[in-house]
Formats: sequence, C-alpha cells, structure tokens
Amino acid sequence: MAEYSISQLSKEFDVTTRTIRHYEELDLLMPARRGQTRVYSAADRIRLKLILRGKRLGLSLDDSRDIIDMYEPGKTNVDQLKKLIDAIQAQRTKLNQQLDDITNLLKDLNQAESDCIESLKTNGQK
Amino acid sequence: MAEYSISQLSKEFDVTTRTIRHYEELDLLMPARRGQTRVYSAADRIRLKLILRGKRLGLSLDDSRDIIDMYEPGKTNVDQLKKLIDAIQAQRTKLNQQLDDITNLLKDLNQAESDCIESLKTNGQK
DNA sequence: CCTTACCTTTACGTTAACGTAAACTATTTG
DNA sequence: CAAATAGTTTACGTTAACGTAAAGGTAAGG
Repeated sequence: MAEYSISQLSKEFDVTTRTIRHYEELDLLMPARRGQTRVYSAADRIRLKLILRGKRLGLSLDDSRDIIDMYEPGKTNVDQLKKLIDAIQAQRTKLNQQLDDITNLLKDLNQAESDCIESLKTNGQK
Repeated sequence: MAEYSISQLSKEFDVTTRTIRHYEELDLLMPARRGQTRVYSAADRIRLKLILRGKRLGLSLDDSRDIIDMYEPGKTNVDQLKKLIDAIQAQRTKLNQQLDDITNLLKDLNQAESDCIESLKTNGQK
C-alpha cells in the first residue's frame, strides 16, 4: 500500500522529475492523481525500475514499454500471446548476444589492465 | 595485409557508408587514402568491429573511442596508465551491473514465456 | 562515348530522450 | 503573512547518431 511522490522516486533512482514525467508522456507510467498531484504506487515504482534497467541495457523507451507490458498477463488473446512469445525469443537472442559481447569486453579489459600494470613495472622505475 | 573498401565494410557489418564516415568524423577511424579514396586496413576493420560491439552494449561513440584507445599501448606515460587502470575498473563495474541486469531480464522473460504458454493451454482450446 | 558503379565532400534534416525556462498553484514554516 | 518548498502545465532548446540529398570525380565495360 506504499505511495510515492514524484520527487521521492526521483531521488531514489537518481533521475530528474522531468524524466519521470517524460516516461508518462510516452505511456510508460500512469500514476494515480490526488487532485493534480501524481501519486505513485508500488507497482508504478517497479515499472520505473524496469524502465531504468532497460535503459542500462540500451533499450529504447518504446522497447521497454513493450517488454514491460509482456509481464502483465490478462486481457491478451491467443494471437497476441503468440506474438509475445516471438518477441520474447527475439529479446532473448539479443540479450545472449550482449552477454557474449560483455564477456569479450571483460576479457579485453583484463588484458589491457595487465598490459598497463606490466608497463608500469618496466617503465615506471626511472 | 588485407585491405577493404568502405562499401565492403559497410556490407560485412551491415551499416551504411555514411555511418562509417561518421565514425571517422568523430576520430574513431582514420583509414589511409589512395588519392581521395579511403583504404581500410585489418586494424581499421577491427576498430570498427569494436565500435559496433560498444554500440550493442549501449556505449556512446565517445566512450567507445576511449575504451578502444585503451587497447593500444605505446606512447602513454605513467600517469596516463594509472588513469587507464581506473577507467578500466569503472568500465568493469558497469559491465558487471549489465550482466546482472541481463540475467534478471532473462529470468523475467522465461517467466513471461511460461505464463504465455500456460495461458495458451488453458485459454486456447475454445 | 556514355552509362553504371563506386567513390568523394558539403550541408541541412530527423529522432530519441530528455534539459531548461516560464508561469502558475498549493502547502508549510519562521 | 511572507517566503520557501513541492507540485503542475506548456513549450521551446539541445545532443547524439546518423539520414538524406545535392553536386561532383573516376574507372570499367558495352
């Protein structure tokens, strides 16, 4: 039954209120209102969290909305479900590619680092 | 001793020639010239590959340039090397965060998928 | 020699994801 | 009660990463 103000969320996740409102403009968030003022539920907070995770993974906001909507079952018909499964598979492929990229980059970074350290040993003594 | 034309690379990596020239404008690539025409070396090709990997990971082109330059040793002094090690550590932190994000997203996708399939079984029979 | 296929530079256009500022309202606090 | 604090809408501005179009150079082939 938790409630959050826009500035609370903005501080918790280190984004501006403008950013949060922007997500609402794009229909990624739809908080309740008390009068004019936005009131965010626990579910809203989770959605924001998912959006930001998507961002870290380089997803567009549109993509994030689609993915997040996957988690919400209900009112979808059979055709939609089949399309969802396809979309999920596509996402999985992309993520596995990213996993691959990351392990390679980490390997490269390790290599670069030991080169650096090596170079410091040899070179840093003069 | 391999050489590549801009359109060859464009086809191999499925990007436009405009994109490749754009990377040159931002000093991420510096191919040789034969007359006016760009001639890409094997090393240039690798750089392009690394740039595109960075893109898939959501890096900015500026970040990519910095990271790629880490791999090239040589003319760096001790202070630069120390800064490089710091930068490498920062990158590693970010990548580990991404790894975490990805495993979580994959878990979510698996969950969403089995929900879908379940829903198809129950719901798809009428 | 003319068309086709690549290559070039220059320069303005576009999209996503916000930033920033203005102008206003409502509530709390010294 | 005045000022500070937090909220609102509206709307124009900005940056990154190219897209797109114009105008032209060069070399091979029928």
